[in-house]
Amino acid sequence: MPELPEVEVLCQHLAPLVRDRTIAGVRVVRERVIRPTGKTTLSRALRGAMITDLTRRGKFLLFHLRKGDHAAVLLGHLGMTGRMFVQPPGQPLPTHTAVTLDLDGGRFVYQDTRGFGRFTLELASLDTLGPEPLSDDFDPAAFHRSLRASRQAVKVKLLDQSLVAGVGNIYASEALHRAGISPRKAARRLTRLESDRLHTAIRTVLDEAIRQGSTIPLDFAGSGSGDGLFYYGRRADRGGMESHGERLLVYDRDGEPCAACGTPIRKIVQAARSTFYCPACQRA
DNA sequence: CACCATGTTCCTTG
DNA sequence: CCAAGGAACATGGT
Repeated sequence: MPELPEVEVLCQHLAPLVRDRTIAGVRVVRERVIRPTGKTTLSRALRGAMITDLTRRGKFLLFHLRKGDHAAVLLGHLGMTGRMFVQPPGQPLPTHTAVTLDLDGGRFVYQDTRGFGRFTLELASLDTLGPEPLSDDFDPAAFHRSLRASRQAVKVKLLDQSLVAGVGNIYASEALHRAGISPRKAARRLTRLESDRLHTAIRTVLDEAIRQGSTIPLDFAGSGSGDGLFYYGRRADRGGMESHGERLLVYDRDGEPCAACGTPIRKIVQAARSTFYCPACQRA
């Protein structure tokens, strides 16, 4: 569930549910997700604290806490399979529950099947984060300079969170397709014009995904038949809801015709991750 | 059984 | 210092 748009939609959904709530109890079921913070440290810091706000930075969620005159931040990251939601009272804990917080008004659950996510007081990972793509901090000139300084393929470079925060494997392919740039092109060989197109494309694909996510009723808890929050417009077109069209134009569409030109979408592997692109629209 | 998966980090090799 | 490749983390889907 985890690239910037999904985290943003989750953040907007969750914020009013947790804001101004006091944490009465903390349960750590899966200790590795809170690393390097320990159970005792986490419990002591959280119990009795109030969640004053919930914000997002890249793919991270920031739980802003206050206990008396003490302020703190708890960092959440969903990894590959993390989910967060507030349960109605009396519900059983889902399998792979990693951490729960007893709030006045419901139980907050962080569930993570594979356990690659984080729920920790360690904030070091924020230090190396690049600019927020949807903010003014995402500067076209600086973006181009960073690309020029890299010998990596542009698709691989886009996954570098210090270049720009929040782009993951899916939206990297989508942005390059929208910009008409080959994923194999060396980052340093992008012209300023291409760099600007990519800059705009990143914003557009992320913004559209957030828009989609915000208008579609999502099953955050994953209860019943729903899949919870995930990538819009593909695997989502199944079961109950539909009609929100083909949001993803290349990702996971190996062999299918490109929506723009009809050429079959190709799948390659770069840095051990799948990349999807249209060999005609995105020439080397 | 084999291979794939939205992420990050560490290690080795060049 | 940089880049590439692989492995690790752990679990489930196809």
